[in-house]
Amino acid sequence: MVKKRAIFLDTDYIFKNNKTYARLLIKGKKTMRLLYAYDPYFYADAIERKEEIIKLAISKNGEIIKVKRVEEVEKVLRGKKKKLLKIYCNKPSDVVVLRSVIPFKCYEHGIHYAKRFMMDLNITPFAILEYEREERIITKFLKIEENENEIHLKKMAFDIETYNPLGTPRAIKDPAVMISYACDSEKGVFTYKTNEKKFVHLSQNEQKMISDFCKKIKELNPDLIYGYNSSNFDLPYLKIRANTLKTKLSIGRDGTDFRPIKKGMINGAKINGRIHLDIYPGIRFFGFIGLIKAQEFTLEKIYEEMTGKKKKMVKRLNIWEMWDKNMLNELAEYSLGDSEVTLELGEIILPLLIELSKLTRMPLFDTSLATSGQLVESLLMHESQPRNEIIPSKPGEAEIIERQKNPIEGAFVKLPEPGIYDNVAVFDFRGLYPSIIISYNIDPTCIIKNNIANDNTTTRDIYVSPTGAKFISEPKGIIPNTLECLLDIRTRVKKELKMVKKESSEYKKLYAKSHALKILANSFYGYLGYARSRWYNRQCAESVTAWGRMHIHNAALQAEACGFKVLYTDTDSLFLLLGDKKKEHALAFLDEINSKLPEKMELELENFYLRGVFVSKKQDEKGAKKKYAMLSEDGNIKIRGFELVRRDWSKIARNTQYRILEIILKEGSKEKAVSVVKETIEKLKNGNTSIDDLIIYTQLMKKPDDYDIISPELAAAKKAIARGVPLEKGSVIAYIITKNGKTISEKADIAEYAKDYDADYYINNQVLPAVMKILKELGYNEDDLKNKGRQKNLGHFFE
DNA sequence: GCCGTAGGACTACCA
DNA sequence: ACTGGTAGTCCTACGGCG
Repeated sequence: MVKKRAIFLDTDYIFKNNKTYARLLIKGKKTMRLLYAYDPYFYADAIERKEEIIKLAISKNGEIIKVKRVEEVEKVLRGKKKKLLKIYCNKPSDVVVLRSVIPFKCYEHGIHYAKRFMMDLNITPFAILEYEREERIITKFLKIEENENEIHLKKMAFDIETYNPLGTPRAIKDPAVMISYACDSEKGVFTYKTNEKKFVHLSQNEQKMISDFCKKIKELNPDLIYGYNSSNFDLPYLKIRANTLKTKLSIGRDGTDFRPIKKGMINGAKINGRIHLDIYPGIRFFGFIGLIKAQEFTLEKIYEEMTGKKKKMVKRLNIWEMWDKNMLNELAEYSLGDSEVTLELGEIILPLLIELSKLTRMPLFDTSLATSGQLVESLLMHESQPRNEIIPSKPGEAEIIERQKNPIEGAFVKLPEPGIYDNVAVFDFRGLYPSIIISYNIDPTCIIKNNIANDNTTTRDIYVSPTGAKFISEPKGIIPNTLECLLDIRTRVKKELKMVKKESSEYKKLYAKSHALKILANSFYGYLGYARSRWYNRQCAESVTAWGRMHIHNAALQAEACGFKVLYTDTDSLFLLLGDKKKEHALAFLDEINSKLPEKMELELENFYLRGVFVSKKQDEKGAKKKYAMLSEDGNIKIRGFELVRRDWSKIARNTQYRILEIILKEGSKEKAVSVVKETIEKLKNGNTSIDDLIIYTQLMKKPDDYDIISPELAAAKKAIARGVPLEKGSVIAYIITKNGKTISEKADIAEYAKDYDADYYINNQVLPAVMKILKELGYNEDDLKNKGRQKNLGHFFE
């Protein structure tokens, strides 16, 4: 028996010798998998029926399923203490079966075994474990502690190229032609046609290429394998090729291939004994929460967006041609580039994923596939343990539908008056919803019903929300409490961040941690109102937004009382016209308002702006909400909502709109603005506009066949699909409106195939709509623009 | 059958 | 598959007209 130390990476379970074992992936001197015997269990409100339940045995598919043992325990159920029966089972799948035959209220039956194990032993991803073991079995944990040190993992990225004469490669017929890999110590490409590049390993044939690649993985023995959409493409493709060629895709530490994992809508692939990190779902997640903004989610575009560097491009459709025409050196270089870029991107997002993983207590592999709802849920489930609270169950489908039918009233947006304004001060509430949740102890267990709190204390300190819901101030609920912890840690991390050098790895880690904390904190409100949430609560979610509306409203009233004109407000931000007042007055107003706010809430100065533009809506004269452009004192322009920030508008329209806004904000010259528009229209008419400037990007949010109506992007996508391009749900369609066809949809075709463009469309439906409303604010009066009928006529205005 | 329009399907944005 | 609030485009069904 020896005492050992190792870093915990991941866990699943196996059932053998009639026992359930947690199977831990750990990294000590070597990376390996060890077992630890741990019984699955659930709770039932059946303390009086203990004797019956202990004898429970049912037959399923010829197998007798029994209760292993029971225990009486005291837990906290919805804020109240409660005695429950803890029912241990032989294997995880027994939990579901036994629970379904017990005619009493059951709890915590829908929790994955691995999660259960990690929660109960308080094991955090990357924790340092100290244990004793016999053979492969851990007999005792001596110490489990969180790991604040840097984590050293052996990493590798890979990518494959396939032969695709028809566009979409068909795994059964079309061979893989190259497999590239990159790690910090070496990189290379496997292929089977003569190649002069030094980094190329020449295999005899495709089958050998696959097995040579597997050998390389075994030799490098990485802990972590990066891919880009590898769960959906590279790995399944290689597996089919391997099957077809009668070889094995042996990439796991145990020589197996991978297991497809479905986590909600997201697909993953689990490789035994390693962490397979497909960075594509992570990139989509960051796109979704607004962390990165990209026109398309291709490896090339994302690389450019995230590093500012260009990647060497080869058109996907030409790979087979390069192979046939023996342009093999170029192809190998391109292939290697993909792996190198994947490695680089992986290294950029890994620190954030690691911090999210440590905070939410979810293994890295799961974290890479998680939605924000799952992140918050994992954290709250873990936090339930030290509080001894029963974890609420997930809602059933009927309940989910009921919740979705009944949306919660959200934030308030003030109608702005269109115009051009000078000297604007913008304020916003720092973390409005999190600070409200903490300040008013908003939590399902803290609601007071009929003036009686959950723990039967009389109601002394209570917070009454604008909806009428009441919350007791003490004790703190799990949601406000956890949130407060996150924000406190973030404050500390931000302090530490100032003490370390910007280039250091410590800085990178702290920065990622602060970022992870922010992402998590901002997801709590959404989780409260999320229909599939375990902690969903209508009253809580409604109260958060109601208090939000109240606070922004009060701030606006106070600003007016101080003599400012309120230009605009949206959710948590406040735009004030300084008028004849000075900056100091605005700052004095800020101090005054903050002195009256609850401790955790704070209004902050976002910035002072020299000038701002608000425009009217297209359909009527009212101001457009969520659409403005502001010029700050340092010359930066902040733009929200305008077509120019939307990828579903062409670059020509977006650039023209930007130039007009810039002219208004910086110079105010009406003539110059008009000349810019004229120039653009002229160029379009003469056919001098580059095709790149005409691309419109739109994502398909549904499967191509699931649509009710045919939109331009769908029409373009269908044309491309017919040509064999693999476009599906989630694909971003890059299309152009050509001259070919009657309706706009008929004219739409994906950019790569478009031979010409419809100048009229780009003038009348892109450039003019984008600039007209702004020009109106530059002094073109209503009559110039009105009564001229359809937009077609507006074009003449510029002739 | 053609034309014009209201309503709705749809996406991407803001916070 | 975290929330709601919002603008805007384009499609489609529908009604009027002849």
